[in-house]
Amino acid sequence: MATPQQPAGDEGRSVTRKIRLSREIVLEAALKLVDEEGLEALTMRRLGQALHRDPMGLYRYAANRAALLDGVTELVLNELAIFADDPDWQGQLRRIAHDLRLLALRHPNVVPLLVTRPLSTPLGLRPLGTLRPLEQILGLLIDAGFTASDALHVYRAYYGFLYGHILNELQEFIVDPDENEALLRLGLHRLPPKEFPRLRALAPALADYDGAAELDEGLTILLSGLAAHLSAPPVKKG
Amino acid sequence: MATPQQPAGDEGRSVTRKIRLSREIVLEAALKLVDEEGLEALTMRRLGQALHRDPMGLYRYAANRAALLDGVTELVLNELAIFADDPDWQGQLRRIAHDLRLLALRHPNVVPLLVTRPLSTPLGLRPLGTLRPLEQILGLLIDAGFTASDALHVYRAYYGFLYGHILNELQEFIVDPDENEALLRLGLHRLPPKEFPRLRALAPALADYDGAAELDEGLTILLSGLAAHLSAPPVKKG
DNA sequence: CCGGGGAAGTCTACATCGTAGATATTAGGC
DNA sequence: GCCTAATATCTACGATGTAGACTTCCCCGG
Repeated sequence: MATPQQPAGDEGRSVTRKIRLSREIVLEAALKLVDEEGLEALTMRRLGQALHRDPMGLYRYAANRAALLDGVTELVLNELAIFADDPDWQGQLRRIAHDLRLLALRHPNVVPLLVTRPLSTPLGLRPLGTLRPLEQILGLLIDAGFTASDALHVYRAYYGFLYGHILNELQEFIVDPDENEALLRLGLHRLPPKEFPRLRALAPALADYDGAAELDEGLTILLSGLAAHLSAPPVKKG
Repeated sequence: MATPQQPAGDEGRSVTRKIRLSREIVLEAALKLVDEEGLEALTMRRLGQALHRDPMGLYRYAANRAALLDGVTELVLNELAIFADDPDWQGQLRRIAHDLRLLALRHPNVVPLLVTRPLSTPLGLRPLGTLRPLEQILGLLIDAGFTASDALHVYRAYYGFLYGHILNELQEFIVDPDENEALLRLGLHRLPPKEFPRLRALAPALADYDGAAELDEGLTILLSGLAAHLSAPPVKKG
């Protein structure tokens, strides 16, 4: 018989033989769990159950729950491709921004991690995968002609704006897609009209938010402004 | 004897008579706990202990822990003053930005809440205190001559940038203030030099981050860009 | 072929958490 | 003074992260 022993130990523990785990398999299962059921569903026991393993065994692949969370953020950020040798730095930053935006929309439950984990880990102790974008963007900017310290300024303004936009866009989510009145779609009817007249009046505008366009406009302003304020070439040769 | 009965029930429970609690007192104690010991220290039992009350009694003032967290963010945001009738909208937005930045620096442990709670609560269900800045800034912009929908665009770009900046600044924190070599102050010596040459080289620039200046430069670019792209008066009459 | 040793896996147990529900205590109206 | 309703307290339950002991497996030198 194929798929040999598996004596109905269904709870994750007391199962005899399985394929070998690896850090990546564990992290991918963790990401899946977060995507499907939210951050708070990612517990050691639930993850063990999803992998048909004893929860304690997971500590081989992540020292503790915090490390597991770090691993998930790293896994997600690894999906972000950066071409540091692109001579068109503005175009490249634009593309990265849209990629990261889509990544965030694909994994909305991970965004709190992306934003929150770095607040409790000093730069030097972060998972390397989360620092690589920083290093590569610095390279991109320096190669494009920026001073090292100007590159850092540009990076800060750019990444700050990008994360801010993503947070903004994700928090304006629709509460009731079946409803067709804008006020109700956003749940705004609960706000006292005297105190929130403009917010309520803006319901239609809020309800059709074109995130990509809004991001792009902001980037245009920011990037051209940065290029002007600092000493940078507009677009280099091909 | 003053301070009458208090028969050494030190654990927070079994204490006889105290001044009456109120939502504000509870929230202020919660904020204190978060400021002093971090978010994870804010548990019902610890808070009850801090107030010398039975933990269960707190459910009179917050329906559950999530509501307590919402209350804390509301309390912090209430410290932010907005003068919606200022005709100099750019100046006002600048001031608000710096105020919020300082507020975040004063309560760094609350920032994850500021940024994270709205992701799990639709607009209409948020604590009113967290929506008031939005309403007021919309008012400021509309009074300054912006279309309602342009005002929303400006608000989004502005607030996104602002939150992004705050996140950025807070995550570049110093790990070892006693050390005087920049690399070590930030813990960057652990990074593999081959893979992170520019990041390591930028250690000195990273170590002296002038957050206020950086925020201000970004705002200058963003606000003037927004004023130009949309149809807005540069600065209105006094 | 054996058997010993280290790694991988399992299990039990503990402190802590949020909170439902029962119980005790208080305060105010008649 | 007593009944009632609000308020306060207690107990208990099902989770959680993770330390530490125990068991099982695999491989490698003899």
